[in-house]
Amino acid sequence: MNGNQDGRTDAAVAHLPAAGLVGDAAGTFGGAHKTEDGERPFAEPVLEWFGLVARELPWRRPEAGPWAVLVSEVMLQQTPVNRVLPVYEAWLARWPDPAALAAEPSGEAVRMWGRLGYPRRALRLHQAATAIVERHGGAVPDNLDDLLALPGIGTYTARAVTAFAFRQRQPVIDVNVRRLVARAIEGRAEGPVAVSRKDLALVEDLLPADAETAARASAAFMELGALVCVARAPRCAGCPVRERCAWLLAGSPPADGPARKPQGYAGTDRQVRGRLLAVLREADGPVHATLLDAAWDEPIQRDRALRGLLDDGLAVVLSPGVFALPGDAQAG
DNA sequence: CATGCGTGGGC
DNA sequence: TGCCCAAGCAT
Repeated sequence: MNGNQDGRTDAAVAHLPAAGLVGDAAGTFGGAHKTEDGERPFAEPVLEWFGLVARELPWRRPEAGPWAVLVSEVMLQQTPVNRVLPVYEAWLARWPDPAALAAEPSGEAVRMWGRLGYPRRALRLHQAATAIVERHGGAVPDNLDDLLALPGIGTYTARAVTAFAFRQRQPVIDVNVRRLVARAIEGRAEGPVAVSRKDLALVEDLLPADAETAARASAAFMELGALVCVARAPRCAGCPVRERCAWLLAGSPPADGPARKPQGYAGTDRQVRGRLLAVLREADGPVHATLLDAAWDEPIQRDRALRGLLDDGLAVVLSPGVFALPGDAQAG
């Protein structure tokens, strides 16, 4: 219950002309999403919708502490929810706090990471756990600056932890929120690539004043972007703010800017690195170079990829021609 | 600011 | 079938 659903009529919010929100000048948005008595006519319908359809995700449970939230946020960087779920559960079962993870070799984190992708995230999460033990007595810090100082934690993740773990009123902008705001508020098909200070101010203006409700609203915005205001084919019919969506009211104009650069994967060093690391991950201990050779035909690219893994600390050389995940040395 | 960095599912 | 996309970060 977030209060004041009663008595809030459509007329009470309809006086906000969506067209008036399609602006450019700084300050156009200031206060535009707050009525005189402090209500947030954008957040409220989204919160109501969230209460009805929100997915039950383990990191949203009350018993999920800051460490669990941090782990989930790092895993969710560029990786879909469904693939994260099983690894998240296994990870926290084995390492229920930062100290438990920090006590093991980083290679174990890389192995547990499995096929989530971008395995350097596992390495950085291990480094973050170590730093949390050393600098913060094993407790995940509750402020932006300390979080940002941890490896693998950037503006999104730091804000997500303060909001979702510590229930602070902080704007949280991920790709979903960026797209939602670009459409609903700015009337454009997609937002700019980088998060600007103005974006933060705009999103903060959408947040209810109460910290707990604001944290919930941040989750609700992300959920709306993930489930309804999706990139490809948005399901506007089920959107709680469709009546005031600037983009919809403008006739859903297509993206104006240049098309995004194609991602490309087949045949790249990334793919080769993935192949090689999969071999190391699935082995119990050190592996001989011949096993890695079998993972990719082209030797120049294979060597370059392997060197990259070594440089990044994702793999180590035990002896000439013998490789392993960091920490697998003792096992062999 | 552009680029590199994994992986797999959906359309 | 390819192509697009997914709760970003570091350099």
